Amino acid sequence: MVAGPLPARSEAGKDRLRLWIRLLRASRTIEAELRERLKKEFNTTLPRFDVMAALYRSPEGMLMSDLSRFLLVSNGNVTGIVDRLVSEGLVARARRNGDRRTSMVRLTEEGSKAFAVIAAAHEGWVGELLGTVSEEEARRLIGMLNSFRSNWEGRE
Amino acid sequence: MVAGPLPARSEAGKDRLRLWIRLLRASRTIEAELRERLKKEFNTTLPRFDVMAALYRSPEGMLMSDLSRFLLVSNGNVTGIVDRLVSEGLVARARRNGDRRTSMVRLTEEGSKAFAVIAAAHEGWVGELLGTVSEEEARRLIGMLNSFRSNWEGRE
DNA sequence: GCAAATTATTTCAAGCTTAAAGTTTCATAT
DNA sequence: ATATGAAACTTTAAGCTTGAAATAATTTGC
Repeated sequence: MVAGPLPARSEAGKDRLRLWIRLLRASRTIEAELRERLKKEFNTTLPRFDVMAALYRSPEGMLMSDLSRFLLVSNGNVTGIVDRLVSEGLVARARRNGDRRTSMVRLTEEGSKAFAVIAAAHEGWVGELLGTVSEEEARRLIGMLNSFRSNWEGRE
Repeated sequence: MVAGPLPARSEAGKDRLRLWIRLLRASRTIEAELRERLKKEFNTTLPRFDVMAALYRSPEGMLMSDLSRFLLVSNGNVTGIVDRLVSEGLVARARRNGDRRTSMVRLTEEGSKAFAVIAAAHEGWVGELLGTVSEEEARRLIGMLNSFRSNWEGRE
């Protein structure tokens, strides 16, 4: 590792730090608002919503480890959230014939119906909360964040 | 409220939803990495770091409510984090002469020194993690996120 | 002056989160 | 067949988080 021109590196570093702080504040602001509305309107939480959203996209079900990987949270975490969703009748665990360590987690009929309603409201809220972002800006930001992601993946 | 052209609104809504999902995933990915490094390298946490960063910028100290507002978290939350920082000797509460409901929270000498070290590492990490974002992109993103923020503020 | 409303903070219960340790099941190599 | 190790998941302990209720101090309106 050879040291680059230090002042330049530091300037770029400061810009990236500023970017990170803005990014974090924007997502926390939006997240807080969504969390509050999910609670008030549907008496549910963002983590529950996230799990249901993942399952909604996979009618055949997902393994706990799939959920954990997809949602970027620890596996122990998913256990608790799914437990609660199961006890509310929105999600079901189905033991598998082959590998008895695993179980397929999927939305129940009730869970699927409930999610469809919440998701529609959620999409409206996000549209409203990001309303100040023009469509063109939105697409450009998506492009940047996508390229960030693809550059990031395959690390560690 | 007059309904706009529905398909167009829906398209914009989908783009904004996609943007929100990308934004959330990007910040969660970075956040997870920073959390892990703070733990491994300095045996601390992101919330503690955030509180210390806020206090570092205000040597005269901050009220609990200032911290809570600035960090976008509930006031009950800040109480616990500050309690732990106090018990670690990094932060001190100073009762005020005038208003006895409040206390000025500030970094101790030790806390200030500790923070300076951690912050330097943190800035380096962020520079590394966002290394794939060019300086120009970084500045453009900052601009967009700033305009989002200023449009957002003064709501509720 | 004093009751009522407001403000600053803490406490509490429930839930989310992680990392680490534990359990059960499966796969592989003797 | 049987140990050894890996994989999938759960449990646990500690800490973070929220919203609501409680406490205490200040300010406001009569």
